Amino acid sequence: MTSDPGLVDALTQLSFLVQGTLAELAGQHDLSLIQVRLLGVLRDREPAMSELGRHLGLDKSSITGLVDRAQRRGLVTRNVSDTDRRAVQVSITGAGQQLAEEIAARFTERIEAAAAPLSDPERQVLSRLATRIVTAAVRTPRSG
Amino acid sequence: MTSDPGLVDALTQLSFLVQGTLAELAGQHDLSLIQVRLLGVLRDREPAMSELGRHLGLDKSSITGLVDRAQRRGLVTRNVSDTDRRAVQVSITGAGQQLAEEIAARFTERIEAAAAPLSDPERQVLSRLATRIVTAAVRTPRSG
DNA sequence: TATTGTTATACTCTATAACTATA
DNA sequence: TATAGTTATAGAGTATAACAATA
Repeated sequence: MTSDPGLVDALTQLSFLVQGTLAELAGQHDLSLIQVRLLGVLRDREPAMSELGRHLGLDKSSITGLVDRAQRRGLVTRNVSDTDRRAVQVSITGAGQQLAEEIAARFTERIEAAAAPLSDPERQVLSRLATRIVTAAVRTPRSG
Repeated sequence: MTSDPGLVDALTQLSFLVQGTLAELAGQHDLSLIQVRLLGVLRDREPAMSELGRHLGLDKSSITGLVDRAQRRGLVTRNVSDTDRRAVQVSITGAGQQLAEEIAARFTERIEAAAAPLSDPERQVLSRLATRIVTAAVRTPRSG
């Protein structure tokens, strides 16, 4: 069971590096991590508030506030659903899309720069090993 | 420069998996991520408030509140420094240590379980590649 | 004067509970 | 009745600015 005592440490530190980079870049545009995640979800979806809550793992009341603040900044819009007048569909605006793309581009640059010490084949191996862990985790969610 | 278009994605998803696991375990003990990090820093140090701020990347006023809440729960204590009567040294209590160890143990279990789909040599490779990225990043901090 | 820490204030983020409107 | 979303409220976490105590 106990493989390499350094693996957990290495993955933890790497996760802090990655998340810290994302938070820093978001902060440069006065955005929080959760606001960036919100924009990310909206890039290819137009979900109802309740769906947003499931995607982000937040209570519906939290989503109300989150969308309020994003809307106040012109990053998203609310629209009443055509088929269910209780439901509110959230869309990203052009400004929101632009901001999300800008942050994503800078983020990619930074992570690739961080991985630059590795050779090309090493990066490919890393990518594949990381993908296998993530894929397995998605297929086997922690039941608690 | 653009190596594998999937590397950034893979590392990002992995970082969310790792951080999400830590946040979930912390939450099971009504702790936030930053409170767990606070206890982690205090495991082998007895820093002043200002040093704590540097370790955690937070303003001194944020540290005051953070330590307030941890102290209220009996996880840390404040002591006036012997050599500088302005300075306040923060120590972890027995209860804090115990809680930190419990969470760290569960975290190690969960991350090792997540990495279990990889073979022993694969895990070792992953550990080494991740370590090289983190080490290089520490040696070459983003100047901004 | 400079540094250490706290306080006052404001804002984001989050949840629970109560509410409105719709289904 | 049940569901979708908002509002009211409370608390954690964060920063800026002003402050007190010490160096």
